[in-house]
Amino acid sequence: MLINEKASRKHQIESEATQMFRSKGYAGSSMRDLAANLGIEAASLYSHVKSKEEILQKICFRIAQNFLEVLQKVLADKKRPIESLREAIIMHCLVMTRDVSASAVFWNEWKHLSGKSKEEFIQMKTKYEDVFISLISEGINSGEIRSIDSKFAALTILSSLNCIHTWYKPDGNLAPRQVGEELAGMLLSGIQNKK
Amino acid sequence: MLINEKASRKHQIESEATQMFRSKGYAGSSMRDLAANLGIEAASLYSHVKSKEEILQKICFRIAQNFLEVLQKVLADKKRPIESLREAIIMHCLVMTRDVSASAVFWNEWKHLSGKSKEEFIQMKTKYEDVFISLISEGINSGEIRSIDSKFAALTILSSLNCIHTWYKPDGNLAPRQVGEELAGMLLSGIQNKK
DNA sequence: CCTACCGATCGGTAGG
DNA sequence: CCTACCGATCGGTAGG
Repeated sequence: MLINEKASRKHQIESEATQMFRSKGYAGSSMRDLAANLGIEAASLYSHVKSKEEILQKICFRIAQNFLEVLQKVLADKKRPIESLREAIIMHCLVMTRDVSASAVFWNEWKHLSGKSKEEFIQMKTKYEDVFISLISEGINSGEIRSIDSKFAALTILSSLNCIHTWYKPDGNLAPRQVGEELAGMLLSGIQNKK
Repeated sequence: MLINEKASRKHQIESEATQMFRSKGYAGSSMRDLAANLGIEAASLYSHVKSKEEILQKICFRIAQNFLEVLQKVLADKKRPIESLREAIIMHCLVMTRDVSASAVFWNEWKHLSGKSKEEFIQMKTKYEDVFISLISEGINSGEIRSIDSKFAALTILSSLNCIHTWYKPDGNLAPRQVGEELAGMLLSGIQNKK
């Protein structure tokens, strides 16, 4: 099937680009190198993708969508704030560990987006962060979380999570779910009210 | 004084490059843009610096030196492991907040170093991380810290610290020392043994 | 998916 | 610190 072959080639391009953007950065990666790694000429890439930036967009928005989707599911459960927060942290880890390279690109290279893409991306990012801030604020109001600057706490937690890619090894001795639970335990006991 | 003027110009170049590398990345910043921001021609930069990479080296190694120096002072105090760890976290925050842009470059752009510089940089980085790992291991042995994967814990803590630049505002409502103490409190209560 | 090619821009040098 | 310039490389297009 021609359509499937094209789709698969497009997928290969995005996948190879993800590895390159991660290790050399978006600006440090050239379309020629990308093509060479796939065994084709640079010009041939443009029958599958419109531009270099389009590839970056696909990667960034796919991961952003993943994060927002699982977060909506967590919120739908309507548990107590600190339990929602725990679930949200674990799910965040699962999304990241499922595709470490794409997550690294998502986190480090989105600044190279331009125009409306960049605006839209920042909106999604802000929306995601705001949920964490709100959950912490709710937890403070209900007494589960100690009095703390909720924005400060939320961004610190998200920083820890988003840097997983710098040390996580898929073949390490910690399974993804374990990583999430360990991190949730560690980060939440730091803001929880002592009983 | 001619020498001072030259030194000051060199300092200006490094300072402006730091801002650019932070916002657009090393590979995304050109020597022409850098020169334009300083009001001179690109070729003129080369009477002050040997190459683009030399500028990056200066930034990365200066910050790395800062981190290692304050860490040595903390270790010289020979407190109990968890107290050394607390001091180390606070000092790390002070170094970062003293120069947020350079710290961001240090953390995000060192991968663009090459050859011996890169090797040497990684050695310093590893040495620094190893001290944190050792402190946690000691804390576990002395019973102050709960049983945990010390490498996992150390790298999580350092990730949180190194991402300060993504949210820290020098004119915000948290003073540098406060940031450090809040973070130390939050991160350490997550690994401390319950009394 | 290729060859052939475009204009723009890159890091850096020579010589003053 | 400048003018003038180098070879290399960039993202991307035309046409097949």
